[in-house]
Amino acid sequence: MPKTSARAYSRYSRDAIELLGGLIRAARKERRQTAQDLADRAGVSRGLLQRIERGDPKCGIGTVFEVAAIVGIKLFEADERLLSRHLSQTKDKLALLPKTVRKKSHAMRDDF
Amino acid sequence: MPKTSARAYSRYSRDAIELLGGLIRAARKERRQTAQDLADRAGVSRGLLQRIERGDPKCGIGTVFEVAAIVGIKLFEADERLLSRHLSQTKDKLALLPKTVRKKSHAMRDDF
DNA sequence: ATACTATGGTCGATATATCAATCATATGAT
DNA sequence: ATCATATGATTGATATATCGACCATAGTAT
Repeated sequence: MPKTSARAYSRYSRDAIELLGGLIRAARKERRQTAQDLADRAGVSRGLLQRIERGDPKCGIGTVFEVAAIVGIKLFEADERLLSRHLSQTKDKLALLPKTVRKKSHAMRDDF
Repeated sequence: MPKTSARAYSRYSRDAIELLGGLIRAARKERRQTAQDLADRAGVSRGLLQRIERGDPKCGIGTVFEVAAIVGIKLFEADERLLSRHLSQTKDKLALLPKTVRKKSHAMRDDF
């Protein structure tokens, strides 16, 4: 073992991810859907789905969102059209903000 | 190059992730915070932060949530206490559902 | 105009996620 | 009680994410 680093996560992030995983598992079971079946639909291995449902932070956000969407858990908006609109609005807003930012931001409160 | 697979993501997932990234970038700039600074706080490299803000699906969900939380974007709940409660509720609910599920779930509509 | 710096991209190296296969156990149906 | 299978966990192999350093460009302040 050449090196061991082990990223750290805030309490909030861990809880949020674990919650999302739990919601996925609950939704899957309510649908009476097999882990293998859901994994196949999402195009991931059953082992990875297990980690996602357990709330492992080291999973691709793409795979997690994909699985979540399949069992009906949509973040942000329930309607995709709304999402698309929100998306372009964000882009517009971003276009207004300064291209680059000038401020080293010393000692800000993160408060979470 | 021994093999090239390239995961596929649904339109919804891609949009949702891209939106989240955009929100992060907007929030960071509103705070007049440097990409380097935010990356340092989150304990990730500046390059990774760039990919997160661009909405790259292949980023650890842990790192994404961490960055998002730092700039004030909390999913699910604004209050951590609520989140914790929701978390335990989900666990309880899960305890009620059958441990294993019986149903191969043939040809369900994913509709998203 | 000049200097400074934030950003975007690339590259090689390394850590790690993900897969496929497998085994053991527990659960649900008969 | 028996059988079939869903789940949890592990392992070795491979693909890929992530890092650190770097270069180029563009934005900002002076």
